[in-house]
Amino acid sequence: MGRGKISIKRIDNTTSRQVTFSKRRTGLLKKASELSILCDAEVGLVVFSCTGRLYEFSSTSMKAIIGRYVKSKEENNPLLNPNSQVKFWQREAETSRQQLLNLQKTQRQMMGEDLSGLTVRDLQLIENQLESSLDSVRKTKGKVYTEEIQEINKKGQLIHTDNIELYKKINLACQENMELQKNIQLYEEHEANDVRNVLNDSQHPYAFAISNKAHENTNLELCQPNEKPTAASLGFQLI
Amino acid sequence: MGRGKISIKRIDNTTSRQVTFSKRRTGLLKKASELSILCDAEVGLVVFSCTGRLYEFSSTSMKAIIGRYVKSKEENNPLLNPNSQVKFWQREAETSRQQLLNLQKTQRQMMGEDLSGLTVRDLQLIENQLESSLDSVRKTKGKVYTEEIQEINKKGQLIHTDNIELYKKINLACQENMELQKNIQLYEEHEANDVRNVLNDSQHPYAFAISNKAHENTNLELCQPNEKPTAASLGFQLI
DNA sequence: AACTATTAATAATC
DNA sequence: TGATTATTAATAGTT
Repeated sequence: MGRGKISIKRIDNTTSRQVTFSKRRTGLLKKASELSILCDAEVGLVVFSCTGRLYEFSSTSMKAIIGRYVKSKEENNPLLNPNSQVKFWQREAETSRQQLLNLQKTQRQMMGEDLSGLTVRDLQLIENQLESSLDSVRKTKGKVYTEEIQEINKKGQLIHTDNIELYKKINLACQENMELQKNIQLYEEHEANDVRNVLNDSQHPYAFAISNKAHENTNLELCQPNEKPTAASLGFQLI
Repeated sequence: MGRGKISIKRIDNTTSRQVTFSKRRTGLLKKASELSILCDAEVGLVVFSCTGRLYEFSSTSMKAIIGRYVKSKEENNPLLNPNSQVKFWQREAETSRQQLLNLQKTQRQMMGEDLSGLTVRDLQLIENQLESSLDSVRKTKGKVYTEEIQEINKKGQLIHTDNIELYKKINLACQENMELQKNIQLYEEHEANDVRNVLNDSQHPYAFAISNKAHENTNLELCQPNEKPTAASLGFQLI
């Protein structure tokens, strides 16, 4: 319907495209309007130009048409409706908020605040609850303490066993040392005799030094672990 | 563009209208599509027939187009957007819910429940809070008691005062009665003399009866209120 | 639903 | 942009 036939594809020339857009847009809006009038139809038309400008036609209010459209669509899927979603979350928020307010009030009363306006009976109930809570908390605390102390005792026991093992090993090492030393002394005596006999009274300072060091080792003060360690001995105490 | 020109107004003939609707609707959808392709525009078209059937064209997703349309429109009025409302209430609900959950946990702990996993330090803090709460509740209870007792004492005082007033009135009434009785006796004596003199020894039972009744009234046992009533005497006791 | 005479829309041009 | 016009596309009325 022009000077020549055109194929329906994107017009490359920008100016030409804009001109065509202007003309055809007008035509489309006009035809939309005509359809709605001639055939008593509800028509909604929205056009965004590639530059982002909005053109629209609606036989009745666009809001109503979109509403009708959304409703018509969601007859299949009711949970996609933003309005029912709004209502859902609104209710959700309100319920939560109410619960929160109630709980906050109770909480404040449990904290010993905001007690005005309560009857002696109400206060008695709160007092009973607090006493029961206190009892429970103290019992739990005691239990946790006991557990912690047991844990510490267990560790202490392990350390104790380790200590005993270590002590035994050190003792063994000492005995070995003493044996060695005895051998060295024997050796020294032989050596001394040999030297006196062979080299005529010269000294061996190294042999003497080794002997001294071996003696020092046997004199290490070992802390012999006699009893199991207790929590109290480790600095813990039930308060 | 037909065999004859038509004026743009509702077509009365139903069949004709439906036929025209079908033809023009097709044309409109085609033109909408062409516009979107030729001019790279975003087009959304919704048509409801007068029988309620929905026909639509959208160059991209209709949801997106409606979204863009709504957004474009609400740049004036952002609070009318259902989606942002959804988000708002959603956040509102979630915040509230989170607060609720936190508070519920604290609350349970304050109730002495759900204490597992807490350290001795945590438990000590809860214990301290509970002790402080208990103190506060007990103090308040004591205060409310005192107030209630004072209120009762005040009422008792008023009753006491009333009783005194009543006692005084009754006392006065008694005295008046006694006076009256005295007068009646005097009158009887006169009368007796008169009757003996005039009617020759006839009796007057009514005068005697009145005299008896007056006597009974003065013998009413009055409970004289001697002391102020106390809360304890009224059956209240501090427990 | 197909046909077609006619009008309406519009592409190219100015 | 806007007007003009040649041409095509749409469609009203008919079959």
